[in-house]
Formats: sequence, structure tokens, C-alpha cells
Amino acid sequence: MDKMKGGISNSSQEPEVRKGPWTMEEDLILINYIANHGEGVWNTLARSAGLKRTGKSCRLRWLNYLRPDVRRGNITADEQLLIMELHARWGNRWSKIAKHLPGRTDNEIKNHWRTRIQKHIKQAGPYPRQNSNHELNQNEASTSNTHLYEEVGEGMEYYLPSYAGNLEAFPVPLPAESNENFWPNVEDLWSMQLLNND
DNA sequence: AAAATAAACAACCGCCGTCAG
DNA sequence: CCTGACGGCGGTTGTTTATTT
Repeated sequence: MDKMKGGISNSSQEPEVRKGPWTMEEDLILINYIANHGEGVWNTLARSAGLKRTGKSCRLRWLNYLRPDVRRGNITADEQLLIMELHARWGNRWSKIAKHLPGRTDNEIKNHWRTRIQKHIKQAGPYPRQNSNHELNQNEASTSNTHLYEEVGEGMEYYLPSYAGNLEAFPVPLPAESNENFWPNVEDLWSMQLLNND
């Protein structure tokens, strides 16, 4: 069933820490443990729960996927708009941006940005359909100048890149969310955990 | 229909600030 | 006061899935 590549099964020692994709079993353990004990103190939690994972790994898994309030499914048009606006203000402050998108995680937003948005800004520039041909003057949207924002401080709007005014020109993926084939849904995991109380 | 390529996604890594001992 | 553990963050990489040739 699982074909995990590399890493684990090895000659002499079984690994004391697991890496790579989480299995359903591990998810269940984590969910169950947190349901009964709460979150926090991740390293301890990982040990107590019997997971062969680092605390960091557990935390990441929980925050990004298992937490009951994470929202899966495609980013909506509204969400994408908001991401673009906030990114225009704050740059790659993903966690900060994520705070304004309920149920979305910094990781997801970051991924979405890099895979779906950034390339359009780079290749098409701010005016994919309009005619005026002034080019994007390196306005930003590149990951390298993050520090520019820092000098300005938190709430200040440092710049508004030209694409911000052309949001409707960007292809927005899907209006709704299609959330079908996500193996056992987190929902399922949650219902499963009800069977396991300790 | 299969192989190649690209895109999307999940997770890890290293750095850094904070706080307890 | 110094040191180390911890957690949060952003960048990056590895793997899976979709699309194109």
C-alpha cells in the first residue's frame, strides 16, 4: 500500500524519528492525543503520544491539516483576491496574511502564491489584457526582496504593485471547492477518533 | 496509450526570537 | 547573565498528480 521511498527500513537500526508523509495511523494518534490532552509542548506531546516524530513535525501536521478548523479545498476567488492584496501590502509575511483568511494556513497560502499567482505576475506582467505597455518595474513579487518590507514596519503600506489594480485580470481557478478525493477526510479521522478514547 | 513535462502539494530545514533554568 | 530548548516562520526541496506531447 505504502511505498515510501528511501529513509526508513534499514539494516541495523529502525529510525527513531520518522520523516516524510504522515500515515493515517499517525494522524489518528495525533488527533486522538490532542483531543484528550490539548496541544502545546510539542516535543513532549510527540513522545507521550508515542509518535516517532519530532515535535515540529507534529505541530506542522496539526496546524496545517488536522486541526478541525482548517479549511480544505480550492482557494476561492475572494480568497485569492485577499491574498493578493495582503501580499501587496506585506510581502511574504505568510503567517500574517493567513491570519486574515480563516481556515487557511500560511503554508497553503504560500504554496498557492508561488504556484498560481507569482508566475502570472512574472510572465504576463500587470496587464495581461489591457494594452498599455509599461512594464512592471521590478516592482516586487519576487521572493528575494523580503527585507524591503521590514524597514517599513508592520501596519504600513509600503507599496502597491501595479498588479494590485488589475486583480480581475488574473485567472481565478474555481469558483467553488471540489473536495472529493481526499482519502480519508479529516472528518473521517475525527469520527474515527471517537472510537478511541483513552 | 505512453512518456515527458509541468504544476500542485506536503513536508523538512535552518534561522531566529523568546523564555526558563 | 548565559545557555539551551522550544516554537514560529519563511524558504526550499521532494513527491505526487495533472497536463501536454
